[in-house]
Amino acid sequence: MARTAGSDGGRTEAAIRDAAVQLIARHGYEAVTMRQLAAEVGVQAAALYRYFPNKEDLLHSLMREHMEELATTWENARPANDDPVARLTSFVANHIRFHVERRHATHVSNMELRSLSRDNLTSILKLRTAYEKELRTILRDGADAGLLEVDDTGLTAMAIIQMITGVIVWFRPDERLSVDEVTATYLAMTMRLTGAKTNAEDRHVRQDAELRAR
Amino acid sequence: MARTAGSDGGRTEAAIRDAAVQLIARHGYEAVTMRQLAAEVGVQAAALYRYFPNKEDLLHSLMREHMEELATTWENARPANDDPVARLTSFVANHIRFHVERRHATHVSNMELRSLSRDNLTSILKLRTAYEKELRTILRDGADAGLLEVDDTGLTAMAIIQMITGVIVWFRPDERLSVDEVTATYLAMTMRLTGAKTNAEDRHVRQDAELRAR
DNA sequence: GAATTAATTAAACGTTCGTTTTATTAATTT
DNA sequence: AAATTAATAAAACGAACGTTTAATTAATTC
Repeated sequence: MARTAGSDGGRTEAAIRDAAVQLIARHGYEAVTMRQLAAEVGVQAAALYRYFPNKEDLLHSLMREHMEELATTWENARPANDDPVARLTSFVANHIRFHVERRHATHVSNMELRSLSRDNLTSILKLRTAYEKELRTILRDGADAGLLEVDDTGLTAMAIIQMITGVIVWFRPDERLSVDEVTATYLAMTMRLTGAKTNAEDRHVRQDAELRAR
Repeated sequence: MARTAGSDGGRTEAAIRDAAVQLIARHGYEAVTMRQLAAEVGVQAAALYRYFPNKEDLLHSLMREHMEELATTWENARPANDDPVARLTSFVANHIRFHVERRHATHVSNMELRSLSRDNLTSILKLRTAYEKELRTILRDGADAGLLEVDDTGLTAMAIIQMITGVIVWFRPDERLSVDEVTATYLAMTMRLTGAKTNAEDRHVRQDAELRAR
């Protein structure tokens, strides 16, 4: 046999990407074989090489797609106003939603970096660094404006990212909590962690100052 | 050739464990071959099978050792007094120190769980869950005593653990910050995140209350 | 110092891996 | 309807994998 009836390159490639993300997330890149992936797609292994030159390029392509989607999603979610606390809120909420909705792809992008060769690794890390810089900028702006208490911008950014990305480790939809509830709790923790002056607290701080001024 | 001069079972096993942790942390369990590991130790691949029945049992043994050391270290570091804030401080400081000192073993224990078969996985998760429960207990005790502000004990425990374990992702000794400096910053973030009433803040809160009472 | 045990090498086993080559059929274009 | 291009199957490649078996030497015990 050869070309099958109804076969379509676009659909096949999408099916390969989909199956690859699932399989690699579950078993790890090295453990997944091209034959296993092909079987999942319902095709012979050789057919995969029409879409990706080799196994590593497939992995790299999945990661690149994930990171570029993340950047795009954040660009669209970023609020127009430049209040640092509002931007921090948007960042955390967007980050959690994006990653929860892409648990498998996130696992792949975070855990399989070591399987990339130099150049492929560099290109992914570049995208990741650019994204992380967004958070550092928010934190610095907030600290400069006196709206956040941040000892060390870099450390705090890493701490927050680890914390909110970690949601995917334990979160399962259809269980006790919804994404919105989890996001609310994590937002509250982020705000306390950064000593954010919310409107309410702000009023409180001002009240205290007024009391003392008397 | 056969037995080599000066060979010693104890030393060889230790060398295997050491090399395995380094190699698996860097390349991943599936990517490391028994021949590669043997070469690193300076021995033939067959010699490894005198110490571990197979590749997976080697991995499981490394993880078990790591988790048991973690439990032991915490037992020794746990403060005698039962002030929740003091216990939280000890937990975070001990956790960061332990993991920073064992970056590679931590990577193995956290990232290679999917390579374990059912029974081996269960035994490791049991140890991990027991350890995490320590933190949940501290948080609940603190919340019950009114010393911590914790919305959700489970979520907060996971958030803190992700945050402080994440140190190993970016921390490198001999760079800008020492372990103690990093620990101090993370402790400050943890205390804010949990709304901990330290002595200083406690006094501050009492002062505010007094001011208002006038 | 002979017998035994511990530690290791060397070689081989069958299996599976990523990838390539070649042939074949479906769909599209002319 | 013939020619061309796209999508796949089938088979084969050498290399590498985890593991086993058998032989060999060092260290220890008797």
